[in-house]
Amino acid sequence: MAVTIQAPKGTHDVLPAEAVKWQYIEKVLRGCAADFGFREIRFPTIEHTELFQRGVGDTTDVVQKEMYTFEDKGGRSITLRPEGTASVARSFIEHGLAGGTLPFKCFYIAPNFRYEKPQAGRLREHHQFGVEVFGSKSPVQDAEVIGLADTFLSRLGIHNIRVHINSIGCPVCRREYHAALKEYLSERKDELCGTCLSRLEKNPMRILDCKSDICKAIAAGAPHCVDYLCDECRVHFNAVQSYLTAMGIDFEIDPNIVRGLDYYTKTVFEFVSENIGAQGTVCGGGRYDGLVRELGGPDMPGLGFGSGIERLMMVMDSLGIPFPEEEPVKLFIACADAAADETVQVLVHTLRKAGIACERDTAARSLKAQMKYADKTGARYVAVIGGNELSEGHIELKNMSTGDKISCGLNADDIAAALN
RNA sequence: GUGGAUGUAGCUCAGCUGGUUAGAGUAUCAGGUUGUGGCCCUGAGGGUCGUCGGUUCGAACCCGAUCAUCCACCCCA
Repeated sequence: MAVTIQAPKGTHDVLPAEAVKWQYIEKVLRGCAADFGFREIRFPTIEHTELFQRGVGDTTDVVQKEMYTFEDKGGRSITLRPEGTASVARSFIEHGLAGGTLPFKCFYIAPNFRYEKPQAGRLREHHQFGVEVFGSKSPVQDAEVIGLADTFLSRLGIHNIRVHINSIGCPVCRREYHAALKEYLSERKDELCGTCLSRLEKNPMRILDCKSDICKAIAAGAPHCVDYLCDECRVHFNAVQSYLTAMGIDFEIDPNIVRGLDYYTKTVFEFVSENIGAQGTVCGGGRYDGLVRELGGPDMPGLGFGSGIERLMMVMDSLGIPFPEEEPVKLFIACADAAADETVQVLVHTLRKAGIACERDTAARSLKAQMKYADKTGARYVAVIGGNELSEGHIELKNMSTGDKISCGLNADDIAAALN
């Protein structure tokens, strides 16, 4: 038992009973994306390591300590995708989509890999529904993307979610803000916790997100990025808020949202649930106007979000949101006599070719056991075929929920007709 | 990477202060009239008590190490 092989730490199997739920969620997500004019994009699971170093940012935790990186047999440094945005941006540039119809709007459902220490809502392989837009710098697009997130959550029945938004400005206004923030924090250097002390030089904005009580208190009095926005960023952020208000989306401005990926500019947002433990962010994203250029493409504004499907599932389960029932087989044909075996096999095969879902016993079990199996799998009808049916040339289709029986000829056409 | 909790049948768990062949419920399979499910009854299979080592006459129970899982920090979806 101890020598059996388990799934690697932080990964999970999705068994058939659970897979049905995944299919449902994916269907809702796809439908929602389509309604907003987003088309699916697929991209490789592996990328050149450099893509994430340049795209996500060399100093981020994700790149510094969480990537599954290895050298392939050709000596190239390859990385298992830790997030989707960089891949989409790469693909957008590589295929010259900037020369096509803009804005380019796409979505994906794909696994991401990060070498994390697992806990509730945090895995080493997790699946993300992501959405990206290139080619619009208008605040309407921000509102549309946030509106898309709001819509799919609502369609999934997830309503008690808090929407936090913030603006972290553009490189111009952020420089000013950083200076002000550093000045404020430097005066309180002695009180900061160890990790925050090291963040002071590298990325002072992260201190605003520290969980330590002392740092929280210090952060509470810190200058806010929103107060340092340049005119352009301020107008943009105000417009986003107006749109959201007009759309009836409840949000709160949270000056402490600091996303951990370097590419974000201007609008950033998080959808947070309080039902699933410490890792409550169910959807997070923002604008990244500099990313495409950073990756060697044209000047091209962009924005998007990622949403963890495992976390969505956790929220839905914690709220007791029901999932649609699995569609069972239409007919189970039981075999009561070895002499009928081949007839049963020909029948199920013919019916399946005609598009009728049906099953038979393949474990040589008793009639009673076959009935139990049909019952447990939820088969709508059961037909028993034995010596009597073979000689009389007709069978009975038993409705398993009512017990009623329909009589029909012992052939696929009659059965198909009777089942309609 | 740091900290805390937990590891007994497929699943949920019991196992009194260490004492002989480790239990229950559930699930699985088979029977309960010879060809008909859901309820009920009977029976069967299934565990080297995470692993290794130590203490002891004797350990699932005590000690140590290790591995795994879970939760929190960090970070993020």
